[in-house]
This record gives sequence, C-alpha cells and structure tokens, in this order.
Amino acid sequence: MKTYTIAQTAAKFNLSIPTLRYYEAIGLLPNVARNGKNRAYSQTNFDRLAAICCFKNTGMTLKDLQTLFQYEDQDHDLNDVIDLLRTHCQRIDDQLVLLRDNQRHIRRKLQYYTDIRDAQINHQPHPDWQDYPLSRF
Amino acid sequence: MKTYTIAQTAAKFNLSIPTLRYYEAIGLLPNVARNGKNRAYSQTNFDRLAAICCFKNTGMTLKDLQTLFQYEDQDHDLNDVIDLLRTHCQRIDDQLVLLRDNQRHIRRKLQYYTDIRDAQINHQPHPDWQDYPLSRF
DNA sequence: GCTTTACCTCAAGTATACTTGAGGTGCTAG
DNA sequence: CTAGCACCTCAAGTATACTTGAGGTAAAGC
Repeated sequence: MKTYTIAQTAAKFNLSIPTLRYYEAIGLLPNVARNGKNRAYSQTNFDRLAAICCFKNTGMTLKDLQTLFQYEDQDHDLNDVIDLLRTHCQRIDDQLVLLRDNQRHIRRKLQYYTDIRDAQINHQPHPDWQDYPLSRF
Repeated sequence: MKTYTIAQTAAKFNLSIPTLRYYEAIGLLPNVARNGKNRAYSQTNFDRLAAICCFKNTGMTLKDLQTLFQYEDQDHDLNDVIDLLRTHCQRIDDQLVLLRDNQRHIRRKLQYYTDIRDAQINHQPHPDWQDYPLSRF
C-alpha cells in the first residue's frame, strides 16, 4: 500500500511537521508506520487526520477528540459516540447562528465606515449611525 | 448616567469578573469610571464590550482587536479600518463555508453510527459506509 | 569523501487568553 | 463590633496547542 513522507502529509493537510509528530505523541494519530526511522503515512492515517482536521476546525478540543477516538476505537458503547457527535453537531449549529449574527454587526460597521470615507471624499455630510439598522445587514 | 457594577457587567456579557479587569489592563476596554475604588461601567463601556465579544466570537485575536480599536479611536486613516473590517468579514465567510462543510462530514458519521446501533438492536445487517455519500448530508 | 537534504528524538520554550492566590478596603446586617 | 460580602491590586500560575533548539542519523548528489 502506498505511503507518504511526513513532509507530503503535512502539506496535504496544511499542518506543520512538528504538529504531526505532536498528534502522534499525544495518541491522537496512532499506528504511524516507520520506514527505518522515518514515518510513512498510510491511507488509514490520512483518514484519521481528515477527521482530526474536520473536528478541530469546528472547535473541538484535542482532548475531546481523544475521547471520541477512544470511544470509536475501543468498541465502546455506541450511544456515547452518538451523543458526542450529536452534541457537537448542535454546537456547530449554534456557532453558525452566532457567526452569521456577528457578521451582520461587522457588515454594518463596515458600511458605516465606508460611507464616512466616501462622504469625506465627496464633501458630503457625515452619515448617521441611526440610519444603519441591523435589520438591513 | 446609569452605571453598573463589575458583577452586573460580567453577567450581562457572559464574561468573568477577572476577564473584565484583564481587558481593561491590556487597554482593550478603556475609560472605565470608578466609584471610589470600584469600577462603574457605563453604556459607552457596554458598547465597546459588545464589539469585543462580537469580534472575539468570530475568531479575531485580542491583539487584532487592539489594533482595530486603536485605528478607530485615534482617527487613523479610515482605509485601514475599512480594510481590517473587510478582511475580517471575508474570513467569517470562509469560516461559514468551512463550518458547513465540516458539519456535513459529522452529520454523515452521526447517521452512520446511528444506523449501526439500530441495526444491532433490530438484528439487521451492518450498514455499509459506501452507502453514505457526502452529497446526502 | 563531503555536503546537503530530509528526517529523527527529547526537552524546553512560546503565544494566547485567562485564572488564581495573597493580602487588603469599605460598607452593611445582626 | 464583628462577620460577611463585594470589591480592589499585583504577581504568579494555568491550559491549550503547538514550536524551537540541540544534537544526531542516513541516503543522494557532486
């Protein structure tokens, strides 16, 4: 089966080489084969790495990821795994709502400052923050 | 003008009391009035805190927030403020896309494990990961 | 043969964002 | 009058997630 060097793997997942070694050291990424002393990453390792990146990007801590993988690997009670995933999915929903809401505030601010700048350039009156209802963004 | 104690302010923004003092110490939350020795937070402070929470929740570091507020406060070149806001808005868009994409992977996994559990309960055949195309989630 | 390149281990260091602890003040209720 | 509560300052400690440094190996190109 084809394997990849640590540099190739790091590039593929947009992680640093020390980060890959770190994940292995803390047990997040187990069973990395060796080619002599050098690591040789397999498709199985890639799958795990993809999962790590996916959960990490959605705000899960490495500790929680360790718990999740422990549950998955050790043929633990499936209900626990399902609960963990369901909870995390809900947390992502919350994040999405919060993110969109906060983005509206930022868009409003951006529009306001843009209008101030344009007003200065065109010698127009200074815009009024009252005219920027959040509902417009 | 009405003011609020540190405890009331902390509760309002869902921050800890030491965090409020910390934000003040690093200059993120300036001009907090005192009632004797005790802090007395005003609406102006609340507005700044709302902005801090908004940007922090969307992944901006406190350092970048300091830069942003410095720009805003010191009547700095507006283009710099606008650039910063625009860049951050774009980063939120990227986050939204990534978050939704990763959520689909997690939903798929969740469905898979749920089906495994149900199959076990009902003595049905084990589901096949091949039958869970990402496009379905 | 020598140098460069890519990797290795292990221990220690770093950045970010807080939190905790020690020691103290000032008001109010019993 | 003393107990408790809410606040204070300042320095040091903590958690998470890595990164850096020192010292070394092993194969490939010149």
